[in-house]
Amino acid sequence: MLDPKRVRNQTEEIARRLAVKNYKFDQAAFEKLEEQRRTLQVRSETLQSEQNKRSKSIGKAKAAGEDIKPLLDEVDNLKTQRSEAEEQFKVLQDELNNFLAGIPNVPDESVPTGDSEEDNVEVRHWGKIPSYDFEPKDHVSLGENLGGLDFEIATKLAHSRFAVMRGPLARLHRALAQFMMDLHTREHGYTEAYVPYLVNADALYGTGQLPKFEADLFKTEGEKPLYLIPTAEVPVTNLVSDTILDAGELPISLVCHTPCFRSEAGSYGRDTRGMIRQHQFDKVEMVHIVRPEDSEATLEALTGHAEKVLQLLELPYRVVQLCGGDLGFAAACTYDLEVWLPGQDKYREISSCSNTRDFQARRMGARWRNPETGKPEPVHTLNGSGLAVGRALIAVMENYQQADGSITVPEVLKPYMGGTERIQ
RNA sequence: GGAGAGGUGGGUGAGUGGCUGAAACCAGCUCCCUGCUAAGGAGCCAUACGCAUUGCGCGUAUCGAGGGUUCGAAUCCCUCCCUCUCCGCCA
Repeated sequence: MLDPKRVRNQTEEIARRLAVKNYKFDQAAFEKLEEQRRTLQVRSETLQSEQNKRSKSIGKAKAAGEDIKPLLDEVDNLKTQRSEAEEQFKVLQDELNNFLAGIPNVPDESVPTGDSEEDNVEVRHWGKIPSYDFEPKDHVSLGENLGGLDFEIATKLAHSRFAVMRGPLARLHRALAQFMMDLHTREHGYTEAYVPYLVNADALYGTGQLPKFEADLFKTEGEKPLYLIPTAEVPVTNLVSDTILDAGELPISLVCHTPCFRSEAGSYGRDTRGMIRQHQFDKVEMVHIVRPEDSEATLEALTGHAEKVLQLLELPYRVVQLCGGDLGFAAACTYDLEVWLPGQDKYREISSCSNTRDFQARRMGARWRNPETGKPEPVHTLNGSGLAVGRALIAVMENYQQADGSITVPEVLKPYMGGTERIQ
């Protein structure tokens, strides 16, 4: 949610920057709503104030033994007017709230313009794209060959876009997650978190998935529906919802390994082969709750932490800054990490690190008491994958494949693989 | 799942229809006093929104949530949510 005051006072500026995100801000509609709101609010509050005064005087008159009948009639009249004005005000406020809640976050000035992935800007790259003296296979072929990676059996159990892993590949998958968690907690100063995999609508509203993107989520049946988390960002960031934090509690840095569930509505036909795009995948997620002045530096650090995973795994990657059109609803600035996949002969997203600034904080009521002002102010929240575990598995398989179809185990994963050096 | 108790400000905890946005205490902040320490004194100390804005400000809402009764509700009624205790069940 954008700061309503800011939208009011810097309407032009907001509209201009939202345009970078290909969002057309309806300035006229907003100004009209805002003016109506003001009129109705003042009217309804004034009437309420009058009524309160009368009611108080009734108490006094009664105590003094006076006739209160005329006062009662007066109040009765006020009441009718008031409830009418209140009704209108409520309707309008809902309208205005929905309007504001539907506006995406304003992109940073540094965000390049553009419509799609094509317009993202490479910031840096790391590692050397490998060359092979054989035709590199993709992870599906490698998995087929090795056994232990099965999509058909998963379809039997659930649906398409699921996978079953068994044996050393399943272990490699687990090893990756463990390695990442250990790295972030031991070397990068994160606190490990364990959270619910089902969350309520409020939490999803807080991080920005609702109300606009319900179609991307899996929802449970029943009177009080819950949603499967699309990312740990949702429960972990919401840990500070409706909270006023002391300055001394910041920054908060959490890392959490969870499965993630996405309906992938609207992605029919995309990445249908293999594990790239699944309804269920594991991810290690890093979340930061910081003072506003620290968020820019934190985004750089956070991105660096995700990069470190790839570096230690010795996987070539590049960092791109997302253009306006590719930026998520809640993000003001996002770096994607794209790992090199020999099987596809291209870079594919494996991590996304975003600064949402005060956007999520405002929606979820996450604040800190700023010692300089003494007032509660929204914190800044950031999140980034470190990394998507399923995609990391793919990357390891494809980059560590040998001519015979076997896969050597990356050095840093060996301790997690019980001495296994090679999967064959 | 069964039975009971309870949800009030950062914390403890008063408050059964009007003068209570809320006593008191603790924590915190400011000032005074005191040569250290300890103690003492005065004051401040919820949040959101709106209006006004040179400044003090003024108004509305909020005592788990929603609805109702009433001129008036933290206080009465209804529904829901949550927490705690005991029993049952269970990883």
